[in-house]
Amino acid sequence: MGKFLTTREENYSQWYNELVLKADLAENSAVRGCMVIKPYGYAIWEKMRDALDAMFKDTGHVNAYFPLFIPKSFFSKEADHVEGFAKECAVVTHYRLRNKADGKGIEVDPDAKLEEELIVRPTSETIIWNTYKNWIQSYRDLPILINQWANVVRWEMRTRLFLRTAEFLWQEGHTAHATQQEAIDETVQMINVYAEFAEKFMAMPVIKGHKTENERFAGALDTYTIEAMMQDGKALQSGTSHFLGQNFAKAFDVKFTSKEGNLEYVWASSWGVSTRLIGALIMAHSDDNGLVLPPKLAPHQVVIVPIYKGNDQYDLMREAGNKLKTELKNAGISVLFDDRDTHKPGWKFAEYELKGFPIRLALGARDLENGTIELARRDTLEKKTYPMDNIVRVVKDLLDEIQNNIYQKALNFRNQKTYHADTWEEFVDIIENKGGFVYAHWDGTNETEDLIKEKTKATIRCIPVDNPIEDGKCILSGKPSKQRVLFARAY
RNA sequence: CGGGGUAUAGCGCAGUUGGUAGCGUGCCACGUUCGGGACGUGGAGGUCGGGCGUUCGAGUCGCCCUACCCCGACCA
Repeated sequence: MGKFLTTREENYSQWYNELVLKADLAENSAVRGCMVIKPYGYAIWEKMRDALDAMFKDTGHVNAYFPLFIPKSFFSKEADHVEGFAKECAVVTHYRLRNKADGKGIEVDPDAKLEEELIVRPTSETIIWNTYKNWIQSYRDLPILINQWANVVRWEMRTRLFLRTAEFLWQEGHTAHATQQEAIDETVQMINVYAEFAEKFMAMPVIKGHKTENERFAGALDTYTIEAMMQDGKALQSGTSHFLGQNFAKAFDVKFTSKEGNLEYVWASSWGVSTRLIGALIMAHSDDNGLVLPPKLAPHQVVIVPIYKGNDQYDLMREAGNKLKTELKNAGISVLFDDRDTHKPGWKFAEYELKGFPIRLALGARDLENGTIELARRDTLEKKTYPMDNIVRVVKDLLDEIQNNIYQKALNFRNQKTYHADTWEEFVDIIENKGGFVYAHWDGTNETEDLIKEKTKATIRCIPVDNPIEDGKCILSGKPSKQRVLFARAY
């Protein structure tokens, strides 16, 4: 087998960068920090989007769309929120260009200065709550359960394809409720939806938990997160759900009359996942031969590659291949039949392996004679010949098996790289030398958290939900602690 | 924004003391091939990132830009 990729062991981060490019998922664009998502990468996003969208609808949400631009003044209304995003906002200041006086190119027309500058949304809480103000008068107007699929811009200093780009695609849910409990329930419900999506569709185990005050969303009272472990042992925050309390309602003066006739502020939640999930998907499962995609998110679950000599055989294979494709399709399996005569079978084998197609079927003259077909599964790279008459059943079962297998593999990996540390020396040794997740006691202060980060680059990924209560001492300060929190270096 | 690096064919790179640009791969044509990225023959493809300077002559030397990459501070 030819070697096209840097191996994970050689240089994990280079492996990732090369894989994204070579698997044709995305590339850097002419715009600093912004990526072009190529058709194959976008197809994965569409699968994610469709699955998530269905889950949102099932939990009573509807889609809507709010503007890309946000008046600057909206941003100053919620203090923590401003502070969190101010440093990475793109700002529109003018609305017109003109030809330069010397005729060489164009320039911003200084006469076309906007009266109020516009922020390109880094997230939409402000514009949405400004809008909700007009929609909400009574408890009868609640709850509002809206999601939007959109792009957002955060002017990052250092970017990496999918993991951190200046512009990215995501969904953001914004809900309004009459009671605190309802808003909290919503927040919890949505982090559960994300966890279920990660585990069932992405085949990626995640740890659900609360963010610490330091890591919390700007403007939230409580942030829930799902944290996944990548194959280099680092954590990747894969989705967040925020209980916003009445912060935005107060900032935008959104009140409603309750059943009892009292005027009250509305309770809020917001929650989102982004194209970063594609980065997570890649780093959770792929290997040194290329992508490994879970069948539930692979743009095509099966590829059929015909093998033939001469036109007569080509015609036979096309006929047989199309028939097989139809049978698989009728069984609900997504299939690509690559009958291009412009590429050799060997080339196609390598290509689809690199692109992570879960199952490859190779159909040749020998098979037609014997009534067989060769099947190769991507996750284990095993090849086996099956009788043709039962192949749809075999493929269907195998797709389920692959989905389970890669989940199990990721889970085993995470378990193997998850540690408990009781002393500072132990903690540092694990973070520095082993990598992975470390459960350790923490005294609950921002100062200690910052100090640990400074010393080890490890951060508190979350305080897991259903965390066992256990008396202990903070690994750094030695102060008493009631529970362990999850530490790791993170993306 | 600091520190380091790179810029030459679509992509990856070489280019010696300064003498007018080459390799691999990919691309096109034809033929032989086709069960793990085939082979042969022929062919196309370059304002050497931009500007100014030194020189008879600059991919090569000097200065100034610009873009990108890597390492830090910030982050989904």
